[in-house]
Amino acid sequence: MVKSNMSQKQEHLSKNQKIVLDMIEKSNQPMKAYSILFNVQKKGIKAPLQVYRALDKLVEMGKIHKIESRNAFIACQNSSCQVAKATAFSICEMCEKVTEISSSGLSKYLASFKDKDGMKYSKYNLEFFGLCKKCR
Amino acid sequence: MVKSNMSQKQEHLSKNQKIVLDMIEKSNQPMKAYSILFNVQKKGIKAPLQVYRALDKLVEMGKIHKIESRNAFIACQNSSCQVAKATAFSICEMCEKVTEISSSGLSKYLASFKDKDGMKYSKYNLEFFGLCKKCR
DNA sequence: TACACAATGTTATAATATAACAATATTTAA
DNA sequence: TTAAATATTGTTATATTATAACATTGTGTA
Ligand SMILES: [Zn+2]
Ligand SMILES: [Zn+2]
Ligand SMILES: [Zn+2]
Ligand SMILES: [Zn+2]
Repeated sequence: MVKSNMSQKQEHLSKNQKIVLDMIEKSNQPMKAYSILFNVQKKGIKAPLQVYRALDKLVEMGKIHKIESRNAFIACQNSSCQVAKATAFSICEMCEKVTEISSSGLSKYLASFKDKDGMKYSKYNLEFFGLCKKCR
Repeated sequence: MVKSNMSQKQEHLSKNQKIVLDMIEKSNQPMKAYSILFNVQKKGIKAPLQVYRALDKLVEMGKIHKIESRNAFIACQNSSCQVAKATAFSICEMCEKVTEISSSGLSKYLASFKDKDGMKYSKYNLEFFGLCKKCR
């Protein structure tokens, strides 16, 4: 098997994982699972479960993130996100554009935030809602 | 119609809205829509749509919040939440206990946070994940 | 009363996600 | 190398979450 021409980013991805990730990366915006399914059927993926299994692994790896309020998946826009554990997004309520926020100030604040029991959390998901530049 | 013995909190709630809110408040933990439905059938609610319509209104009013990562609904634990626009929760990944976070420091930080375009957001949802006191 | 509007009731269906089981491929280690 | 362990795939069926569409009833107000 030839490995040399595979990009480093996808080195440990299986066939279906690559197909699904490629599709999501091409879209630049969040994609829903069944929309992914529809769009990769020409590549041989036939069933929802094949998509969902790939999505699960890609989320685990931090290659994609789930936008929980939209039930949709977006490629990680932040090359430093090795693990899907601490994510922040802005979501335009008009056009649904989603942008991953990469702010060390924000991530430091949230990682050091203590609740009233003194508990800290290294894992979180934050979704901001508003209007994007274009829609304002 | 007697209004005097209704709590102020539920003054403008319709019949189904009251039934659904009472159920969620009794549970103290997030409830899923179909679990609510099952539990309120003795009160005359028969169809999913009756539950979802009540949930929509209650979320709008800020009486309950949706825990997006769990597709579940929890009563507002923070009497000051008049509108469902800026919420934060901690979620135990072991026992699924959810607590609404009410920290003026956190809410001030998030409300004043500016993304790289200088955009501020008054509406957000933050979900922290970890282990609760009991599960640690 | 008459009108507008909110809420309800009901059936059907859409959209999202997982269970269960069999087969194949890949990695690990004796 | 070979066998076991692990990961991935394929497939069908089904579970779970949520909304569409339409008719009816209740409520507030002019
Ligand atoms: Zn990321
Ligand atoms: Zn926009
Ligand atoms: Zn609240
Ligand atoms: Zn716990």
